[in-house]
Amino acid sequence: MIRIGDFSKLSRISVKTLRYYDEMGLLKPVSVDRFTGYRLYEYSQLSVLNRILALKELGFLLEEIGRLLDDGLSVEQMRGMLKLRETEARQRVREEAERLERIESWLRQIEQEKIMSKYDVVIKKAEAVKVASVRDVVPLPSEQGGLWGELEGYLAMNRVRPKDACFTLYHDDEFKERDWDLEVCEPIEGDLKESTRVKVRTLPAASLACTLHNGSFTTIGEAYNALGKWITDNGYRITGPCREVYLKPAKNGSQTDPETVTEIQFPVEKA
Amino acid sequence: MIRIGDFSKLSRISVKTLRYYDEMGLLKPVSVDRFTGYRLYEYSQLSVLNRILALKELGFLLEEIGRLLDDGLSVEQMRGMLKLRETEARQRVREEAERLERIESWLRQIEQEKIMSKYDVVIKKAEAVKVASVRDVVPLPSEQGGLWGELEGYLAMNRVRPKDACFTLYHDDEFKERDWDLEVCEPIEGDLKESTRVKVRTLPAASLACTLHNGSFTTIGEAYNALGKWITDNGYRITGPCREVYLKPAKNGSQTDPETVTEIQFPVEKA
DNA sequence: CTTGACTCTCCCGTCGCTGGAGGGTGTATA
DNA sequence: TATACACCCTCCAGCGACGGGAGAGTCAAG
Repeated sequence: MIRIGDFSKLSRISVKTLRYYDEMGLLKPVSVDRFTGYRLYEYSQLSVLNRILALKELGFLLEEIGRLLDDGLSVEQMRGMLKLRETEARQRVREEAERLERIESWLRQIEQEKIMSKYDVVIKKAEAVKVASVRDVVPLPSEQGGLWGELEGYLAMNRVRPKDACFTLYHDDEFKERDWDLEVCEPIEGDLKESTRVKVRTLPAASLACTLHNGSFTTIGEAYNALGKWITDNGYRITGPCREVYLKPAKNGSQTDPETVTEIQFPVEKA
Repeated sequence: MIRIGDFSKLSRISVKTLRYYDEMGLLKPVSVDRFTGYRLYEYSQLSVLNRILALKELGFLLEEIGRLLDDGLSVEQMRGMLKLRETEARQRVREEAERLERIESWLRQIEQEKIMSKYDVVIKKAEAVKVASVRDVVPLPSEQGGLWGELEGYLAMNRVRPKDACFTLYHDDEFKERDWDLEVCEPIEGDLKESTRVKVRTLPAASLACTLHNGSFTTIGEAYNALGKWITDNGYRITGPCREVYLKPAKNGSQTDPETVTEIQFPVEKA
């Protein structure tokens, strides 16, 4: 029988931690002095502690370890739990590797351009959205006003109020001089019947690489460039049409309103 | 100017989080209604929030992000901070990969042997230790009693009291039938002059792969086997002589005392 | 009898939030 | 105009695995 300080020295685990494990029911001292409250351990408990530490390194929570130690666990159960930990560990390795990749990308960016980019890119998980939309080919993006007119008119007529920021989907894979295939969208809830021009569809859930552009549309190309660079630089792949979300729409459809805020989103997945 | 709920929808960041960022001084709303306490944001603050999120993904603490946003930070300073994050991220990738390796090793172990090993292996960082020791070649490990006699006698004579568990260093690289080169050690503090037989030296700090053996020395080979297997299986390399630490020494040097607890430690590094 | 090492319990802080209680505010509808 | 109901506020607690420190009791040696 040894006191907590000696047990701590032998196991190289702090007294604080040992008391905490006692409290959690993970490793109770074999006896506690009734009068002084002193904890008394057996040498053989060092093995139990070692098992606790080993399980902890595998990523188990202390609470799980407590249950593992109590239940006489079968090899099969143990295998199952380990399999679970395995997937989790793989996940975390991926996450940390991605973080590292992002840091290196930032470093490369400031090395090359000697200035911090205006455009910060963030990955966001988006749920599926149901939208009403009008799709058509127009000479230039700046000429999508007519499509918006059609869509808004139809929605107003059907007493459907949009519930979120509206956006345009760009369906062309490559840059075009003229004739852009685009689709103006308003997120909606509830039901809405389609017309020949206005369709209702649901965009699938996706991971989106996002960046924000402030001000006039004349310079929005820079945002696209920065975002495109980021996507390849961080090892992602574009998996669908780009969304241009009008967080703060321009006043009366102006192309140069300096107050507009637009978010550009590309659906992506890890390459 | 928009209220927190709309700002939350546009940014896809929860209201709770926005309030927390306000409290932390990370992202203060441009104005707060004097009477209702309602927070009012500007659309342009979405960009600030995006920068916060981007920095968070690089692994910065919120407090650091706050300082980064306040200070007009130079590109050089930013480069320095990123370099720091980079090393940290590399470290964490390594750690998670090691965890994964350990899990897979456990899985292999239970697949092969259909039973959970008695021997749990843990890596512990050990500081340098100053020891008094006697080194010699003896026919068999069980015959090291004489060396202990010499060492203890000398220590008692010099009024030096050992401060930690004593141990034996095994200097042979390979298994030997006879004639083992070993060194019995007692950790000491303070000064002690050497004799022809008793030396004083300091073992360097190291990472140790450790496992515990309970009971008789006749079966301690199993512990060595399990530990050796673990070390190669987890991608470590042995970097020094093995230590056999007598956490609970046998009564009167018995080789079969079932109460003894012995820790086997190999200095290792990642291969 | 003191000194100093050891032990106890209890409470607070970590980090980045989330959840809930309890109460005020703003607007659309009946 | 009354009333829903959504929205907003502040304050407090909790997570996980401890570490730090206060304040008080315990134990062995000199």
